[in-house]
Amino acid sequence: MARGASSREKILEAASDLAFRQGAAHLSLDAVAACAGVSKGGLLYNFPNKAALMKALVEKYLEDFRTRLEEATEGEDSNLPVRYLDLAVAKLERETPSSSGLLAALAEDPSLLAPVKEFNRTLLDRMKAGGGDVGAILVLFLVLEGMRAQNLFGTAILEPEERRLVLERVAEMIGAA
Amino acid sequence: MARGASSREKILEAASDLAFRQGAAHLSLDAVAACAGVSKGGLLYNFPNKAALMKALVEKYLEDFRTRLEEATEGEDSNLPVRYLDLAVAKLERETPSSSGLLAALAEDPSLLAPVKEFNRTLLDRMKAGGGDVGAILVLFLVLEGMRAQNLFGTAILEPEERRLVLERVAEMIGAA
DNA sequence: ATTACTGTACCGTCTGGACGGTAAAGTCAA
DNA sequence: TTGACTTTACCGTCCAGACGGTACAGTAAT
Repeated sequence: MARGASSREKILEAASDLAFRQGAAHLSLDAVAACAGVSKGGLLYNFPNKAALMKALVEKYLEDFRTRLEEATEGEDSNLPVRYLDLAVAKLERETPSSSGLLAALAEDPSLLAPVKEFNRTLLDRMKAGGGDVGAILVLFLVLEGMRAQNLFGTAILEPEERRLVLERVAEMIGAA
Repeated sequence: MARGASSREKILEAASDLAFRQGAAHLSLDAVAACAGVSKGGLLYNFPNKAALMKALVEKYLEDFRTRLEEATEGEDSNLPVRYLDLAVAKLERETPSSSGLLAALAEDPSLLAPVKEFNRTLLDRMKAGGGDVGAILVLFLVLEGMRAQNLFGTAILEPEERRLVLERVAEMIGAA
């Protein structure tokens, strides 16, 4: 039982890692199994096929985010934008190989990202419902999305001081301290 | 000669198209050739291997952008941020299957996006050199990057009115009319 | 004659996935 | 508590098909 859970984790992690390093198109089950220290049979026991693996990658990403967001807000949606900003920045900070699982999923089948779309829409609606400056909320959302994308693409170009500046500016816009 | 040029175009277009529709991981040379109405031999005549095709996809994307940006600015860098905003929005407007070639390249080999990184950095520096509000320029850049990413990922969620609102806001920040 | 292909045949490798096996842990009646 | 059985969590092998790439003969326009 304990072994099962950790195998799944290791496989998921290995998949994200490999996707980022060698390009999502070359992500093979063999490679994932080897990297995770599991046999191919073991991999396919945990995930019946490649699509299932990719789906799990997306779900894990979303689950992580959702959980931490729920923790940060503790049921209350007050100041959601600020919480979201903090969370997203923190996630960006610790080098994100986790989110490159999304890349693998996208490469495998674009429709696998549908849950991400839904999650984002819901989040945006919750933030808008908070009653703040809608324009600022949209800017916040897109700036963060832009940063995430650059990380994912490996085309991040902002210097630390630029990053600080833009995040400060956005925080200001949504009315954080 | 005329045939050569149009074949290349058709192939590039077909590759982008297929990458977006069936997932970049399943982009095969056979499929691209078929979709472009070219034989596989013909494809390999134009692009000696898959990596070359992907590289050309990236180059074409950048070339397009560069050309149009140069046209819009006519050598002058004054008001570059505004030009960039207009251009990026226009590019977003006409449904972008072209940029999903980037996706295929990324999936094939992440390092193929290095030229994109360089292009972005240069562009950002040029905009900063214009002397405007640096924070606003960074926000502009990232918001646009965010929108592009959402389009690429198929996770675009903004309603037209939200899009208008956020673009207006950004335009205001960089001091456009 | 050259250019820009087409079409076909083929090769070696990789890949997803099916399959049969198995060691260990858990369940349960006697 | 022991033996019989089931379930869980894998391992290792195998294979059909897909893939990237090569080779080469042919063709139609310039």
